[in-house]
Amino acid sequence: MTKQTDKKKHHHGNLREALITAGVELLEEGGIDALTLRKCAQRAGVSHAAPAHHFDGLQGLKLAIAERGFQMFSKYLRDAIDTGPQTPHDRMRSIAVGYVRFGQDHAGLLDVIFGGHGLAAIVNEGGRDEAEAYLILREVCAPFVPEGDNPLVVEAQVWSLIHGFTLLFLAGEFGPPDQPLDGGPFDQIMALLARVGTPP
Amino acid sequence: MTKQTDKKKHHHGNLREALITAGVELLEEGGIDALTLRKCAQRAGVSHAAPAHHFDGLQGLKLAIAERGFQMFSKYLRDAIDTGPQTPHDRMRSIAVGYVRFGQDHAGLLDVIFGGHGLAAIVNEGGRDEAEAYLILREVCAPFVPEGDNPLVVEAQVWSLIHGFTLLFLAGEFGPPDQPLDGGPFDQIMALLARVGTPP
DNA sequence: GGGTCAAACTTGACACTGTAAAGTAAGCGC
DNA sequence: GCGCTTACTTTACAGTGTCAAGTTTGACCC
Repeated sequence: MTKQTDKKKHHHGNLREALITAGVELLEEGGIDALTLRKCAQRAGVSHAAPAHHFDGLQGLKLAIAERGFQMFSKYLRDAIDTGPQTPHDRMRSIAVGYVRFGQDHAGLLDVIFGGHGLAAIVNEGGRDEAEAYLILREVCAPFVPEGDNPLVVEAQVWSLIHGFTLLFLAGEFGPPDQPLDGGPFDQIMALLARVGTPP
Repeated sequence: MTKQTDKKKHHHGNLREALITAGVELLEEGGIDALTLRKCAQRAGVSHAAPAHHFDGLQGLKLAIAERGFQMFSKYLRDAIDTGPQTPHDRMRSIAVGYVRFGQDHAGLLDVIFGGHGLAAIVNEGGRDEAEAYLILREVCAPFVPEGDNPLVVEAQVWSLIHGFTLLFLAGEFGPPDQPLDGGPFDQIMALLARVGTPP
């Protein structure tokens, strides 16, 4: 049994976390293409082959980064909700704002989390942090679930709408991605979001 | 003025199209990571540096592949709409079916089209084929646009919802991505889609 | 304390990638 | 025939992920 309270390891001292942090930094600075095993290693001050002892190759590192990313993502959602007014409708709007804001602030992380082969693999492996984000969604959706209905229905509707809007918005499909949310296409999405789970 | 009707070029005979086709094939066989300039060149029977004379590097090739992908995408949408019943609501459902089907059949292409740095660049450059897909969307949305309203509102709602659902569905967030659409979460999305553009 | 051993890390190598520069060949106008 | 632009090849180089060995380090046990 190791005695130290913090997880200092043999040589470097929790290299694993340092590599993830380096990866997040690279991601923010240069996007998904700048994320490289060797550059992470260099930034953490170790040799290029050191990461192999902590992750299963580049994909393993991306998985770990996605885990960290989900934590940040959950924090964005939670903060947005806690900061705004507490009407069910306002909380719904807040989670959407948090979703888009996270994408604006951390586009590279969003790519790792939701892009390509990322998501499915994460869900099946270390889906704890993603589950937390989903719990926030569930919590916000709950007031809109009709009595006796499966909450999954509203959740799928809300998630799909917000997710799709965020990606298209960030891709510039609805105008410049750095435009303010209020008064833009975001409001139109919220209008539809307000009709979620209501009887026809 | 060149005399040949088909665009046979000097040596290879329209290498450009051959490279794009090779790229699409690689994409279907091995996903986005299998798409490589050198492998495309090899498959087209030319040296690895030949593609540089037709595309601006790998990104240029991806752009051209995305253009081809948008043509296939539009065909999927159009076919789905033409095949099904012609009620406005049915046409709306059909375009969503075509969207998801395209993703199921050509996941790699969807990555190139909508993933990463793809979309924004395409829109700003050779957005002709993407415009065609958007025109189909517009056409299907038209009956749902309230008198005097800006059609962009409904279009943004519909596109966001379908796009988000497709990506999440293909990522396995709503169960196995090869499950039949009828009777699954897809129906729940369609339920919300039916409330598009209606007054509150 | 000293020995044992496994984990953490380094070194070196390999195949593969994109890209640039220089060389070669092929088609076209004249 | 002669130039000359275009299409393509050859060669080279800096990075990349990954594997197979070495080397160091720390922990544990007697």
